[in-house]
Amino acid sequence: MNYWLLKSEPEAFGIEHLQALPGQTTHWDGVRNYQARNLLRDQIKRGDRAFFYHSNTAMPGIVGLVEIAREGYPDYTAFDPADEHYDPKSDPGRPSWYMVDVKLVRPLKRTIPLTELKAHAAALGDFALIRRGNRLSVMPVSAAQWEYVLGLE
DNA sequence: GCCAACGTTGGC
DNA sequence: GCCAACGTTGGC
Repeated sequence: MNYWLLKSEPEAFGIEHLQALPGQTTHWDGVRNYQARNLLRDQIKRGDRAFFYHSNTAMPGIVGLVEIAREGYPDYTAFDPADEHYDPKSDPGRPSWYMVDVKLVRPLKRTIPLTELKAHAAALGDFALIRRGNRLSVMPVSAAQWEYVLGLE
């Protein structure tokens, strides 16, 4: 099993939205970055776990745990002209963009803020989230980092 | 709202 | 293929 971190702006889709869904499961659509796409399409497997991270908000940080419920498949929102993530260059016969399904495992008891993760940078090692200038919305987390962060909860 | 960092686009 | 201009991300 591998571990990941998935970013979302809570105003657009936060953990509260996921909690309210039937089955607490949804498709993780709208990723429009090739590096993140490659992870969604090729690396992330059913049963993997991921941190749910809130970005672009008053207190950015890790707010919950999710499980990958379905492996990479074409992000159909790219084919829909009415969708805000529409991409006319993505051809259904050869999709540019992929998504996975995620299921809520549980919210964390508290948000683990980015500031706190940064304070533990030495113990976390090379953690993608706190690398300078990082903007990836899907990123890998090592097993050791996963355990360490859970220990902060 | 500011701005640094990064990705993408397009002229050449 | 280079690189300047532009758009986006996201912390602060």
